[in-house]
Amino acid sequence: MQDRRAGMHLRPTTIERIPLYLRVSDQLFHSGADTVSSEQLAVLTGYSSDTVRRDLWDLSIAGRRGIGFDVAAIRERLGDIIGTSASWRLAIAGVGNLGRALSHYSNLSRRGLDIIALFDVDPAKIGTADSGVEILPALEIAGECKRLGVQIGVIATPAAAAQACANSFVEGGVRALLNFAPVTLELPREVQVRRVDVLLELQLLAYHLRSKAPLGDG
Amino acid sequence: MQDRRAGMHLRPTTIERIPLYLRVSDQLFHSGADTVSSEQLAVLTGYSSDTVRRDLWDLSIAGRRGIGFDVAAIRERLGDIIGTSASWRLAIAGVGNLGRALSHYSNLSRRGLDIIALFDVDPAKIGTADSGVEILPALEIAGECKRLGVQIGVIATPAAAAQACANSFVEGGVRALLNFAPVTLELPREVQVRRVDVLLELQLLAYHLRSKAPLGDG
DNA sequence: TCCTGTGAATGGCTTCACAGCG
DNA sequence: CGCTGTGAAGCCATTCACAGGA
Repeated sequence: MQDRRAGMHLRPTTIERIPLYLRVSDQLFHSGADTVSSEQLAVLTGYSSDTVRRDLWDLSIAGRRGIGFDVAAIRERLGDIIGTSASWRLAIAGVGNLGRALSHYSNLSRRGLDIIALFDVDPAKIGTADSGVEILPALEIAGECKRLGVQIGVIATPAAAAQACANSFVEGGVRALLNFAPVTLELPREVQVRRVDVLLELQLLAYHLRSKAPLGDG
Repeated sequence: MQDRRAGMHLRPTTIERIPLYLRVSDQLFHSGADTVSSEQLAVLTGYSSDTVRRDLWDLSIAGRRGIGFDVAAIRERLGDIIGTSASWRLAIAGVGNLGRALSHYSNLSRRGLDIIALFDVDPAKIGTADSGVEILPALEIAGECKRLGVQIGVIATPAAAAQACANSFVEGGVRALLNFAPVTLELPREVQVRRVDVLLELQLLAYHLRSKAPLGDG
């Protein structure tokens, strides 16, 4: 048996799957389920039941043979790991349609993700508020992030402004960025970046359509 | 040497990287570069130069020793593979802030991704137009997609409506979906689905912040 | 010397397969 | 029996390392 204590090693692939496990076990919990089998979790997540069992084992979540896993136990353990009870301070740069969509996304605060600052370059927007959060000048990103203790920065600007925003966030002490702009950001290694790139996703779908459709089935 | 002809086998991981290779070689092309080394591509994409060389080889893109790869050749080959010269017909379900952000995203049409239909359930929106595309009733998704030959469906609805929309798209002959709703869709295996899930991404960032910050550096 | 081309080695994730227990 | 727990096998992607041509 491997080390299953707090400082244990988790495989990167397992880590990537944790948030989805958490979501589905939340849904199961709210639908009143007490236990769940690895096979059910496999269906709900799209992973294989082998992978689910291996992951939960690595996450120190024990099941009961013949029964399954305890839904509440999964929820609690994964919530601890992700830190849903903690509150994370987010800022969004760029209050276009995308930035607005994010700032209105009520699921965020329910998950301990609080948007506490919005930034834009447009003088007409600066000073107004969106979802109760005032829009500040983009030039003040670094200073305001430092002052407010922003932990996660969201880049929802046009591509041309993304790198500058990212730099300002980093200067302001932000060490995690979610980047919606279609550019590869160059950042210090200690800064976490995740990319959400719609164009890339659509091109991949197009590729698969084109390569599979002529074959009949896949 | 392996088979490098049209029907060749590409590794899934290579396929996932193609759109980004295409983007950076486009940028290089427009900045006037004639050739590019695998090391430069590595910096621009975030992959290793070994991986870049292996990928381009697998994609039948030859370089010249001591010089590098021909930017125009990469562009042309990858454009052929992705099908950028072809025109793809997209429809978006859900004209909230997110749907609007997508419909205004001018990069799409430049890449051969044309939004030809918008759907919503809100009677106040139906009949109006956004970015020159009329908003149709969500109930008509299947029929209109069939009529218009929609190839890629984008789900930008609230979570509760996502599965029904997906079903309608599939009924309308759409075989590729981009899902922004925080739910796992259950669909026939021949339908391609890609998920864009902001909540999952943010939770992963939070996890990494929490697990790395206390350690000092990573 | 520079950078590609490419077998071989490495490392890790997933799947197999089945033992083990309620 | 049902479903977990888990070594071992198999597979696949990446990295190493260096030969080879401009």
